[in-house]
Amino acid sequence: MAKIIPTNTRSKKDVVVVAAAALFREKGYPATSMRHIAESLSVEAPSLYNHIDSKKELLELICMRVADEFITNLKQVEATGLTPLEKIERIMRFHIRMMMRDHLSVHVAEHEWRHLEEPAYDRFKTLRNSYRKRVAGILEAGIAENQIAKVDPQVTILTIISAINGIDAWQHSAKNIDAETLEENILSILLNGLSASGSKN
Amino acid sequence: MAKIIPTNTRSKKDVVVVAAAALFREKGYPATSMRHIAESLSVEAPSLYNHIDSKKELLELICMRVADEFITNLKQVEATGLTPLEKIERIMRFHIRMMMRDHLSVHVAEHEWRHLEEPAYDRFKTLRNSYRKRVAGILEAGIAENQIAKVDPQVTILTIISAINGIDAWQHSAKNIDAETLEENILSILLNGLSASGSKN
DNA sequence: CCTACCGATCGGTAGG
DNA sequence: CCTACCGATCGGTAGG
Repeated sequence: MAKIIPTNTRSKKDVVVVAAAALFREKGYPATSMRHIAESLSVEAPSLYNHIDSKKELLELICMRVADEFITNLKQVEATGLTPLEKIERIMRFHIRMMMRDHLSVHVAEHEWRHLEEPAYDRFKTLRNSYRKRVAGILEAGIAENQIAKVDPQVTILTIISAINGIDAWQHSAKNIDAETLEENILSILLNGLSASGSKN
Repeated sequence: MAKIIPTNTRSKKDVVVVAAAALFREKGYPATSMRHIAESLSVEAPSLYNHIDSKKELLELICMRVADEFITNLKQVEATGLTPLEKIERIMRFHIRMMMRDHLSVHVAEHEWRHLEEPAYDRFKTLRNSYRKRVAGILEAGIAENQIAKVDPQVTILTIISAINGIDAWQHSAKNIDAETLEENILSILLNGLSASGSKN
C-alpha cells in the first residue's frame, strides 16, 4: 500500500503550531521557549523536533497562514462590482471576524512578525505592504467619487487596521462583549464617527 | 559645600533609559539584552549597573512615566467645564501628540508592560484600567445627553486607544506624514467617520 | 568605567 | 517519545 498522506504527522504538527500561537500571544515570541511549548503539551522539548524543524518555523507558519487568508479575502473583494465604501466595509468585517475566530494567530502575525528571519521576514513584509497599498487604492477610488470623506489614505489605512487589531484586548476585559456588538460598534465608529450629529466640517 | 543634586548621575541614568526605550521599541523587551543596550552606548554591559539596578527597572521607569503623563492630562481634562465630546477630543489630541513627541516610550508602555514583574505589573495595570474606566465615563455622559452616538463605551474606548496607538507605524512608512495631517485625519475619522455622507443609520 | 566570571536558560542534536 | 548533553547567551556580581 502506498503511503499517500501522513495524516498523523500533519495533525500533530498542527497541534504544536496551535500551542505555540497561544504562548506567542501570551508571552511574545522571544520570551516563549521550546520548553514552554513542550510543557503545555506535556512532552519534553526535544520531542517537538519530531514534528517541526525549528522554533522560527512555528512563527513562519502562523504569520504566513494569516497573511494568506487576508490576501485571499482582499482578492475576492476586489473582484466584486461593489462600490469602494462597500468594499472597505467588507474588508473591515472580514478583519473583525478573523479576529473573533482566530485572535491568537492574528495577534501573533501582527505583533511578532518582526522576529521572523530572512527570507520569511521580507516575504511577509512584502505581502503586508501590498495588502495595505491595495486597500489604500480602494480608499482613493472612493474619495475620488466623493463617496468617502477626504482623508489621507495612508493615515486612514493605519487607523482602520490598528483600530480593529487592537480590539483583541476585549479578551482581557471583565465583561464578555458579544461578537455582534463588537462588530457593529467598530463599524459604526469608523464609518459614521463618534459625534452624534455625524456632520462634516 | 553640600552636594545638593547629583546632576551627573541622574542625567546618565536618563541616557540609559532613553537608549533602552529605543531598543525595547525595536526588538521588544525580552529580545533586548543588557549587552545590546551597553553596545548602543559604547560601554560594556556591567558598567550599566553603576546607573541602574536591573533590566526590569528600565522597563518600569518607562512604563510608569508614560502612565503618569496620561493620568495627569486626564485629571486636567476632567477638571474643565467642557462638554463630554470636547473632553474626548482633548484626550485624543493629547494621546496623538504624546505619540508624536515620544513614540518610543509610549509604544513600549503600550506593548511591553506585560513583561513588568510584580508589584510594578499590578500597579501599571491598575492605572491603565482606571484611565480607561474614567474615559468610558466621559463617553457615557456624552451618550446620555445625546451628544455622542449610541456606542458601547467599552468597545469605543478600545477602538479609540488602539487606533491612536497603532499610528506610530507611520515611522516605518516611506513617505513622511506631517504631524498636523496625522492629527486632523485621525480625529476626523474617529469623530465623523469615513462615510462622506456622515449620516447615521 | 573595566575584566573576569557566575549559574541559569536558551535552541537544538545525538542516540536510542 | 525519551535522556543526556552541546555551545551560546542571558542578567547580574566581584573586585578593582
